[in-house]
Amino acid sequence: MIRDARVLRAGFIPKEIEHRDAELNHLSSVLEPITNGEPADTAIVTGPSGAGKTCISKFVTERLREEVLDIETTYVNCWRNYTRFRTLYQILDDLGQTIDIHRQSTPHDELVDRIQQYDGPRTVIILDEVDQLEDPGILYDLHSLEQFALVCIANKEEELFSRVDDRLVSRLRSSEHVRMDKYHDEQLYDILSARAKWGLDEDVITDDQLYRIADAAAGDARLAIGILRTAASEADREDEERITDDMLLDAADDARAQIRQTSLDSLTPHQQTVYEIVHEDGPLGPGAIHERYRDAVEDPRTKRTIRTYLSKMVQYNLLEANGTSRDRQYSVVTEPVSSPAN
DNA sequence: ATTCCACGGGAACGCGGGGACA
DNA sequence: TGTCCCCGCGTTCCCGTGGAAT
Repeated sequence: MIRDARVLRAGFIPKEIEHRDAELNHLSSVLEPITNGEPADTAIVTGPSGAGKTCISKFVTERLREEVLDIETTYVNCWRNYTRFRTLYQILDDLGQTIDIHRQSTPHDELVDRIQQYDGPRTVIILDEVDQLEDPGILYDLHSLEQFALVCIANKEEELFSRVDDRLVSRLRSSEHVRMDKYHDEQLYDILSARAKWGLDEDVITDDQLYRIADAAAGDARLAIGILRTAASEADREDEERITDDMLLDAADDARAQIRQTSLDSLTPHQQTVYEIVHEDGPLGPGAIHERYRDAVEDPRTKRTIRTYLSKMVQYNLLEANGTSRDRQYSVVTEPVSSPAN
């Protein structure tokens, strides 16, 4: 049934990328100078979730590494490493420079110094979910270093620019900007069909079913592949030779739920309680949410902290906020599912 | 016009964990 | 080993801002 589970996994980078030639070439050409040992411009990659931003960034850097010996690449998910310290630490870790760095007792900006003094090969730094950084100032630090080429991935350009200061905006605006759109249904079909070909035995799934997955995923390749994966593993578990239409229906919901669950798992118990309250009783204003929350847990956090939770969950796309200040109401996000990448 | 209250940025605090030094 | 100190990070406190209600 399943021939190669790897190709169905989230984060798998295929040998061939479908329907992204223009974007691939664009990004390649921005990074090209470093193959000659010259500094490259910063690249900004934007687009909705599941459009292939992370995929092409990793693909391009992998290909560079195949072509040229003296290039390193590092990938940082800024959603998971959202503090200045963690992002810098992650980069240094990838460069193998963390041996004697410890979480404590390292002077404040030892990490930046360390990165500045790095004299290894030129390095491409991919900063994924860069709009989730708590302190975008590190972009400034990294941007100015010739040793490194930055690839900044974000959902929306405006959300990135609105949070950095003017000096940096003007420098980033002149960076190369690779814009990516949602996939069309036919393109998603091609992607799914390639994955099915490598990942599954023959005749496990029909073309018609692939089209329906593409339709359900609404342009989101990560979701589409998730649905295919979920359906395939369900068929595998049930010892079926083929994926049935029923499995497909369930898989669409399950795949959405899975993506949401990964976001929920990263919340603290207190934050999850707040989410539950909004999920069950929303839409609600912050005051009402805090009241219910206070009754639901021992040792409740303050209102201010709950507001921080709420805005964090809005950023994660778990909740949405409607209205301004006084009449603001929070409710759970229903459609479409979109969440930070893994 | 005044009052009320949510918002959100910034400073400060305290906890946990780990190094340095005796 | 014990003490002191430093750091990251979650949380709280404080406060200026602005929109809605009175």
